Amino acid sequence: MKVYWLKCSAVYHGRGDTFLPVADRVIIVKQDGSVMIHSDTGIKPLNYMTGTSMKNNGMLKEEHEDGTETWVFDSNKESLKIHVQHNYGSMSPILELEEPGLQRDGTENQLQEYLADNLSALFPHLTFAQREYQTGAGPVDLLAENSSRNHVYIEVKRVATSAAVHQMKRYLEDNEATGFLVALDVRPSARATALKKKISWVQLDWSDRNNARITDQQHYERLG
Amino acid sequence: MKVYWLKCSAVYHGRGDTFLPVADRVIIVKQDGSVMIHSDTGIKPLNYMTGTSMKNNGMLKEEHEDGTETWVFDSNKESLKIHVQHNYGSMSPILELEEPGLQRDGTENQLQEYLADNLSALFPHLTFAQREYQTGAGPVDLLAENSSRNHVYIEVKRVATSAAVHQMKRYLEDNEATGFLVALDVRPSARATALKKKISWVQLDWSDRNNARITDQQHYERLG
DNA sequence: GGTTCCGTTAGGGTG
DNA sequence: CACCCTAGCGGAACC
Repeated sequence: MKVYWLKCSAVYHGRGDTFLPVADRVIIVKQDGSVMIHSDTGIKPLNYMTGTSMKNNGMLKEEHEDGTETWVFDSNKESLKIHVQHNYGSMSPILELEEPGLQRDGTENQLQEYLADNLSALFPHLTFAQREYQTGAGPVDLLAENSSRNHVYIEVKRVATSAAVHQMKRYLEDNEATGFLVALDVRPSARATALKKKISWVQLDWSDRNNARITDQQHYERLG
Repeated sequence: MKVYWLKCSAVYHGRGDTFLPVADRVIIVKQDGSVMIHSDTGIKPLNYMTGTSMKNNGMLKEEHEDGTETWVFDSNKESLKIHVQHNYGSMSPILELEEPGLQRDGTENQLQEYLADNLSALFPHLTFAQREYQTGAGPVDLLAENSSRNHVYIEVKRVATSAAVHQMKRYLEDNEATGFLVALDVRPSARATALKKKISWVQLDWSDRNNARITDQQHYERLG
């Protein structure tokens, strides 16, 4: 990895077209060819280019008569040109230990697994049937059966917004199944839309990963 | 801004819960308090925290008996702890010139403007009426009139996915208006959903910003 | 403050 | 390789 402190401008063409006027910035070039131009605020880089599809896995330097340089990063479909007005300095960190990667906890996928394994504990009248069940309008996360052996669709979200309610509504259309949303956070907009569309929902506290608890719910049809 | 080269591990709690095992990494702390932990691949940081809602606009150092340190970043709702095993060095770039910001070209907003100004050139039977027209299910990007003076809704996207088709479908429900999607890229899933829902769409080439051309389209009702 | 929506979304998984 | 969806999405605009 290489970290530069520069006064520069930049032009990008590819997925979009952008121009960045002259200012002081920090540029990072990674081992895989990724380039990022950072200002002093925010998480996202002002300009960047993914390294995976890079042509030369590095930059091409063009020197100009006035002493400035243009650093060119090129791939098949993208190009980023950094015009360097002044190079204040740089740093060359060597990251030797192999990156083990980020371990996430409490993802939607893990919540799906937990619910599949513990469905009857949370909802005594329901029995888990399968994951990723194909409805006429796309795959719903969980399929369960109620005590009358009827299909019950369960759509799982970490955060449920109104879009999730619309999605559930589509699953339930043209079908005799019932169903509901399960989420760790059912946003107010989702609750409002659910009321309008009569879509049931359940909100869980899952801070204890071994024992989810229902903290709030609204049902518009009997579950049993 | 400060750039550190560290051997470290990290724990984050807040919007999610994550753990990052020990390895060599580069940490950036910005003027606004933003923190990022970068490995040697990819654009996105492994771990990060937005600076805007930070408590002390900076880190809190805890020193341990074995000589290592824990750097703590805290806000009301989030916390990031970096356990520093070794500090290889750092860099302190000073970004004096005020950041003018990125200038984008060919955004969805610009495409909306272009279509508003050139609607009849692309669609001779249509007349532009207004932008951001309020339908019963939310605001549609453009409102036009056909030769019979009937409402025609136009939803503009840079990239249209199936979600955009569903959105359009909701606009057209409970209403006598017709309408269609316009996008620079109509994804296959959008085309499939549009066929099922009978939602018309138009795909444009807009590489020449002064002259958009229709490259593909599918209409499920007469436009005139 | 919450919500909505765009973005060069990035990145992972799957076919 | 293309397409799909999730994400601690980030960030901006609007209310």
